[in-house]
Amino acid sequence: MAATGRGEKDDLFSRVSTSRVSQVIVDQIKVLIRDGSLTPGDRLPSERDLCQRFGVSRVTVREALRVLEATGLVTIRVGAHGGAFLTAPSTDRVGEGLADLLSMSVLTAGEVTEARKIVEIGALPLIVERATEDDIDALFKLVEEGQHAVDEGEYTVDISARFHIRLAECAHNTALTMLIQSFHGPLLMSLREAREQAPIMGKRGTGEHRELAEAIRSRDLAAAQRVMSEHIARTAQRVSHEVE
Amino acid sequence: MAATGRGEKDDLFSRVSTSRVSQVIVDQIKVLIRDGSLTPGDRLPSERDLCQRFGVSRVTVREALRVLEATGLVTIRVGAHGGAFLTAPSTDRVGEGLADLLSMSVLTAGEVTEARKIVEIGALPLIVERATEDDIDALFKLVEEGQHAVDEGEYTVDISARFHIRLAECAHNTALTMLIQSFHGPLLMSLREAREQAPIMGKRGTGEHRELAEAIRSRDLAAAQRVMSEHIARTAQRVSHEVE
DNA sequence: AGTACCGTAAGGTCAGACCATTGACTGTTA
DNA sequence: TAACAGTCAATGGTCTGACCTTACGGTACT
Repeated sequence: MAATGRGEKDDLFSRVSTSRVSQVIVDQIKVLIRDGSLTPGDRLPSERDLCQRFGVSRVTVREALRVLEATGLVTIRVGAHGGAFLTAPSTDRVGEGLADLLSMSVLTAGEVTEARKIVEIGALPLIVERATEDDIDALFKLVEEGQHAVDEGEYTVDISARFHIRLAECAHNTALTMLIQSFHGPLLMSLREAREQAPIMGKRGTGEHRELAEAIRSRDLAAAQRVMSEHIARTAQRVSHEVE
Repeated sequence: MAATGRGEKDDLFSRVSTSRVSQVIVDQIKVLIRDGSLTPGDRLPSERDLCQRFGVSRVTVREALRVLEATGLVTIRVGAHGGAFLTAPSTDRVGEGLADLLSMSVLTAGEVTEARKIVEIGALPLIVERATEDDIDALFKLVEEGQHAVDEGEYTVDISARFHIRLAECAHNTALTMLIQSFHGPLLMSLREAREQAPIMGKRGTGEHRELAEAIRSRDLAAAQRVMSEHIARTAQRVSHEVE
């Protein structure tokens, strides 16, 4: 619950957790999720049912559900047999949250790119070490797709993002995949930059993608790091141009 | 009616974006934030006021506000002259959201630690380069606190987390701070491991923290990386013990 | 001057009603 | 029998209007 991070020992004469019944409900449900009583795919009781269990009105329950939904913990379906379903882990919401913060200029695009550079380069040792044959095949397949798109003049950021995400998966570490995925998710999309990313970009980018894939295949960490470094540095440069 | 803000030319066989008036309101307000019509510190009109402007009931407006609040875009104060205020810099919410997703997903503690290692070590070059005198003072202050806590037998993970987060801030990159913050936030807390972390741990950990701070002060990147590497590796080992 | 009180604006909650959506059941028809 | 259509019930989405709680600010009393 929210109290987790509280840190203080302000127990006696407890101040907290007055106000906001809906928040208490949110916290209770979060606990159920954390300790495994509820797992992805499960369905919460209906709103009217929850009202009775918690002894509150439907409005309150609904507000709690809205919060859980905004947090990305549940999705809500209407109709018979609808309800609130625990969502499987999805990084999209987090990405959206990042995009929101970014738009409030808490984050600059340059900062994000810098962070991205650290994570994506830092992941390379694991990738080089753990990439399987299937992984490498998949990478080259994406490179081919990218190449084709470039030839057709249809290269989009989406293609590049798919490559980077697939590359991240080669590290076989879900946490890393999630991180990199949120970097490439709605975030970059919502940033003005790279709106249709000139074909030249795509051409050069695809070339670097290919070099990366080859470096992975030959387990050449140094080469991979060098290419990735340049690759992202170029993005950084572009970003710093377009954002003010 | 709700259709006011629809925006699309969804006339023929329109599919999307029916349902959920509150979501439309959320989106509208987000737009206002994005394009700078609303800036941090501003106050939204009162709920009853928004009802009239949007032509919806208060329930709907409140749900929209709940979502915005959960997203971390506004904070809500009660009482006279209360209301919804655009929040300024609050990376906490996003971090919390990240932690939520992480904690309920298939992530193992080991994976998270591995990712943490990459990010925290990767950030060191920036930290060594950019840390100011104030930063370094703050680090040593935290080390002292930790030392004191160890002496009193009161060392907690919280103290360690504070050091790591402050260290992250030395990179002067908000995105990085956010990432590392979410690693050390409610996530590790809610993960079983390190529940009360034996004093021995604290002692050794504090020592390493001091070494880190000293390495930063003398701008010795290699040393910092070595210490951090060991520091986190030890955590990794402990984690892999305690989680099945 | 300081304190205590009260009014008011705002969010928080409640109760009950109605609409919209959707899947399942049932009955009719070819 | 199989396919279609109509009905029904469960469930989320919204509305109305009322009341409570909180907290700031002003006023009156000491």
